[in-house]
Amino acid sequence: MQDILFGFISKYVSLTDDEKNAILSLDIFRSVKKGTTLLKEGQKTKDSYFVLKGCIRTYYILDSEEKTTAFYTEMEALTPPCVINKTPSEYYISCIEDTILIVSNSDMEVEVNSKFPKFETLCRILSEQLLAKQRIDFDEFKTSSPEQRYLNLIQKRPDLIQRVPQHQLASFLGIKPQSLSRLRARLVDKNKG
Amino acid sequence: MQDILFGFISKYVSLTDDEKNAILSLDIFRSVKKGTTLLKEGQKTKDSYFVLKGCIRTYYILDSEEKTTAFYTEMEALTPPCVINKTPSEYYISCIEDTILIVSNSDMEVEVNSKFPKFETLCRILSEQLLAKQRIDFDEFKTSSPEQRYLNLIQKRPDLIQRVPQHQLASFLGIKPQSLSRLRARLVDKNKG
DNA sequence: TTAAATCGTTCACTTAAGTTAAGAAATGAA
DNA sequence: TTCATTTCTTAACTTAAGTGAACGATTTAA
Repeated sequence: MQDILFGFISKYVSLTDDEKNAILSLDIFRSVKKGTTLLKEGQKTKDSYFVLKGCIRTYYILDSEEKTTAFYTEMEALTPPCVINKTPSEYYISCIEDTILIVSNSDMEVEVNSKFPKFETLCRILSEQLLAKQRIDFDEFKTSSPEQRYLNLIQKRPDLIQRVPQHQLASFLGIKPQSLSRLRARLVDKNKG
Repeated sequence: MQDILFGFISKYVSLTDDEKNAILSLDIFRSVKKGTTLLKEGQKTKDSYFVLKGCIRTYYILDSEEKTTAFYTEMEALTPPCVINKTPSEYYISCIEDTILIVSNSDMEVEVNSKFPKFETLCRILSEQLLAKQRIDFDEFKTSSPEQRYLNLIQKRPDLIQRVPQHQLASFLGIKPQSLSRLRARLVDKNKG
């Protein structure tokens, strides 16, 4: 589990044993059962998540309807906006599968960053990369139709199609569950000719 | 002009005179005429932009159609994904108005960051905040209709409605120019009753 | 200043998503 | 296992966006 974490980090900065021990002393690993809600609307938190194994999703409840906006799987990190803005959360976070997480607290990060500048560099690089990646995702979403988005998802994150319920995929694609079902039927028709 | 920059920075970190001079010695201010293209598809660049005055936009050309995905106005920063990924740019950047920019180069940033850790902190905080803000924008886009997006834009960035051509706003909202025109007419009807 | 290009609107028509409802299939809990 | 809930699909109908075309209005460039 530690190997996964340090393997990931080593792609961005190289850590000394002291630095690795500093991280490990923080007791950050956590196992969570499928269905567990990690954060609710209205709650305040300082926790960020990094998924080692499993899948979590973020969703809003608007007009008493669930709107799923993101999934985080292996090697993906999530810092909820409410942590940055120091406001109550606007959304929910829950586990779609049994999941192993790294949970870090923003107070903890401030402390570690000031002690080990290398961590600050790591955080900066990760933020910059996530920002660029998310910008591209957003642009692709804006410039495509629901059908194109679905085909794009099959290409880029085929695992999600398998491990996530359709109705959650639908709002992730910006449409209703019935529309996704119809869209899929349409695609099957097209391929038959 | 410098006051605007340092006023902005002071919201996040406090700089010494030495640090301010280090920034100023870099010759980063640049005036650009309306219509100027700052970056083209296929080009490589290491430049990031911060808008002091004016407005720039990013757009793709897909099926020989312009798709505008973002506008950056006063006090907003843009680091193109191609700078982070070290790939040729997928999109164009151009000036909608006569614009005053700060242009920084990623090589320059690496150097400044290593000399002045405070800059690295600044970059980290700004990236984290932009990431959170963009996440919220993306979620709002996903969970609303074109009409809601337009009404939301009127609330949150009323200036854009004035200073940007409609057909560019349309693709920013994820629809065609004709649809935006029709949508606006529909809203006027609704308000008449 | 004039001609050309761009921009915004409108219209008729097509296509696809939203809505409401019903029923079958899969899942989960007692 | 069985019952209840959730999930997925299908269908008919409504609503709104996409498309192609036309026509002023505005802007731009020669």
